Amino acid sequence: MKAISEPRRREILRLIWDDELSAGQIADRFEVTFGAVSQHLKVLRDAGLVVVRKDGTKRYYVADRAGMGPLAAYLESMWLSSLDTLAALAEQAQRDEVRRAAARELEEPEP
Amino acid sequence: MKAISEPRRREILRLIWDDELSAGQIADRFEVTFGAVSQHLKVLRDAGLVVVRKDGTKRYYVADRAGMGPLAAYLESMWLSSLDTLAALAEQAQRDEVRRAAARELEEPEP
DNA sequence: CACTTTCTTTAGGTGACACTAAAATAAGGT
DNA sequence: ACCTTATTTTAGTGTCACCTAAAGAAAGTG
Repeated sequence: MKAISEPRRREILRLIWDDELSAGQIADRFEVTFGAVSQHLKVLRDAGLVVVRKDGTKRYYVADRAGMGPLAAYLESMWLSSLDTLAALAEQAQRDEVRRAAARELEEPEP
Repeated sequence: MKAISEPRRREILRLIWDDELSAGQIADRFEVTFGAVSQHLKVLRDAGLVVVRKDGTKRYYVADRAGMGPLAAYLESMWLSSLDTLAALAEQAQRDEVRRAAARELEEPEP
């Protein structure tokens, strides 16, 4: 849980959600040092959220969906009695947002 | 999201998930100062995750499920393409845990 | 073997943040 | 008005973790 509380690590995870990338390719996408990204990858590794494939000097990372099972279980148990509720909340929030946007459109003059 | 990354705030939220409690009652459940809890409550308030009801000098807090809609939407968009996937992951993790527990039962002698 | 590439690790700086203690605010009772 | 209760807010402190920079490992190439 601590592993995913860091925004940068969530970005990294999303980046390697579908396709694997080498550590260098991941680091290139960010404006921080290679070492910093490597540290984040270590955290994700220790948390079991990514899997690594060695190929020569390169290490290819990809998100480990199976490893996220415990995390999902945690989110479910800690947060909501049912994930259906969560989905409903998400949908309602989206509807509310659309409604608020429409209201703003009517009230405010052109900026 | 930052609001719920703090373990203590998650505990507080769970505490007032179903029933409302006064700030004092909440603080009594923890070993930290009243002020510290009050600060956490402020964060939760600013994040729109709780609602407050004033009664005399007391303030009763309860989790605001509607206010968690945006959070749910965020989790959904950032994390998984579908919450069904998350539910499936949670279930599989639970099955795996049961299986591992059974394996340990067979392998290890009595402690 | 030297050299390069790729990545990890270590040491140190800095900022964020949870906590304590104490002062300030708010509401009620006497 | 004063005092008590309940809570918030402020000021200060310590810890933790992200970051940079540099050094250290691991694997391939000439």
